[in-house]
Amino acid sequence: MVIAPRSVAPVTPNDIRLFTLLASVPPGRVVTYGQLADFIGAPRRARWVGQLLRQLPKDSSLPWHRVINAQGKISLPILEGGREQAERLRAEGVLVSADGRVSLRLYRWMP
DNA sequence: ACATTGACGCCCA
DNA sequence: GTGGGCGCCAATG
Repeated sequence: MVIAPRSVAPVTPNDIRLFTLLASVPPGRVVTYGQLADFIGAPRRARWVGQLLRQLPKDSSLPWHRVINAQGKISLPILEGGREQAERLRAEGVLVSADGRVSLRLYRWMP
């Protein structure tokens, strides 16, 4: 499995845990930033998860597009990849509304 | 060193 | 449903 390294800063054990967990999210399912943080034992650190995903290399093999916010919406700005995220999700059969909303009830993945 | 900025989330009004 | 306040914290200016 290819773990996308942080471009500059050192990769911490928590980084590895997060990437490993994210890599296990199956196609057609989504998880929230908060979920990822909680499951690796870093509650209330959803923001840190987003910050980590933000610096993933563009060619990362990690399913970054399966991460949405607790509101069930795509957080990534349209011009910064939000469009691509919606496309990737739809390609996996996930229904994404025009405003980037996804049904957590239908697609949320639980480890 | 200090201030601001986010791929966030929970709580409350 | 919406909006404000706070916690969180690495990156950035």
